Amino acid sequence: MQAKTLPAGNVTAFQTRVYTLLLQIPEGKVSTYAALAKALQSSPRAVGGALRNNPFAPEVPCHRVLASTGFIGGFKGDWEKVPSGQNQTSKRELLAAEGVQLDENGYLVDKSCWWDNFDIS
DNA sequence: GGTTGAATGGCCA
DNA sequence: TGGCCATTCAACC
Repeated sequence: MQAKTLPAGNVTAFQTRVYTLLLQIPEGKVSTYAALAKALQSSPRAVGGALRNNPFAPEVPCHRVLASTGFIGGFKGDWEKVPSGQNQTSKRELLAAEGVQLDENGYLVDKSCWWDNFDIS
């Protein structure tokens, strides 16, 4: 399936694959690094490494990717292990705007928003 | 049940 | 080439 295309940019094949999967996530749904890693048959660290350097900040819904524990994780290249970072607030607001409710601590409330139906052709 | 340690795969400089 | 990570899983107390 190649319905969506990525913007022009110099990235590795793995990164492109990760971004393509992210674009497959419908609005109001979220996914986890583990799910992406499983879909790509790689390690969650590799996904994080790819997103860490994501050249398409708003184009790629990196904010729809949470940790396996339901933790919001990081966003915009910044990772705050404590839910006190400004990035988390921004990310939480972004997800809330899409219909994803997050806890005050930055944890996903409705686990039914999980998305793991990736299609890698 | 909660916490700590170690393993993994790939990206950047 | 080396070092660094936006994680995850398992084991132990």
